[in-house]
Amino acid sequence: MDSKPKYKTKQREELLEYLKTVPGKHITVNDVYEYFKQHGRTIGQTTIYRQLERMVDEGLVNKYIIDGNSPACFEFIGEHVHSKEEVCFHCKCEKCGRLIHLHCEELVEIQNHLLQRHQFVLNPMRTVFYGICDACSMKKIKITP
Amino acid sequence: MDSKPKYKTKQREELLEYLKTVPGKHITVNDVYEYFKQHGRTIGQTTIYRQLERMVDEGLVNKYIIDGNSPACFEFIGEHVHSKEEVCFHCKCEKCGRLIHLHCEELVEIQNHLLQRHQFVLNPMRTVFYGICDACSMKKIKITP
DNA sequence: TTGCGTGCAAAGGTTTTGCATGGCA
DNA sequence: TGCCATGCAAAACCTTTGCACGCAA
Repeated sequence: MDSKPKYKTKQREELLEYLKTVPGKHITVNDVYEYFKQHGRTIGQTTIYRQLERMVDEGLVNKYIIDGNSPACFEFIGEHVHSKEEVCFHCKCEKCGRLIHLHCEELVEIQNHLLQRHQFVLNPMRTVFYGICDACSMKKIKITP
Repeated sequence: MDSKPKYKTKQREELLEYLKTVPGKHITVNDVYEYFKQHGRTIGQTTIYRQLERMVDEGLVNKYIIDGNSPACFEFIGEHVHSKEEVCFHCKCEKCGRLIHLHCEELVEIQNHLLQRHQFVLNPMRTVFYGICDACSMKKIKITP
């Protein structure tokens, strides 16, 4: 998937170390930047962008694009989710931003359908279902400010 | 959904007239802008943004956000069908970047499944399936450059 | 006449790029 | 030593906003 040699830099190590403390949590480039800034360590924004993008290619990190105007969200996956059986789907609520993890057998049928009918190999790690979660649906019924 | 009075301006009429010639097709704000420019008629980009956004509210136009960095896509729906089934799904190839449009009835089942089993209201406009398209899958078998 | 619509310019914010420097192997 | 990685500044990019003018009702 990649032919470039990979260096093990201090910035990358520190970034990974931080990411491991927030697995499954959504963070932006700015979140990372501010975190290190407030801990007396400055890492250039450009570096964060490039490293995170590299980790996405490596499958260590998921990248979610919530909205065209808001910054992209990154999520450290961790080592445990690398088996096919443990693959989970994500639902992201457009209202409250809540991320829902689905370990649903039935949703695996989507992969099969896309593959057999449309010759498309779905990547569940990268795919996010956007919509409105149950909590926000009920809120909407009550009050509309 | 909206209480403001609606004016029938020349720009809006011309924009609608153009949109009617490309129903179901994906166009960007810049596409519209360039189209009128090349036809000797200039409509301000701001106006196009505002009118298209208004038409989204009115249900005349769909707005798709494929990728955070690429411009938003707009799609004229037309008067004839306002049913939810007309909304199309998108598959984005991670290799070649190709965008595939799916008007697939079976995929609508995903919406029903998510709603009934997970109380999640799927928004097909924002949801993009990421993966590898058929062309790139075959390329991968042949050569890996 | 009223006030929404228009469009230019400028700002806003996120991401990318150029380039010189620094650091890993 | 040879590259890759870094990081600053600046550019690129899409989109929104401010404001004066125009135009529909």
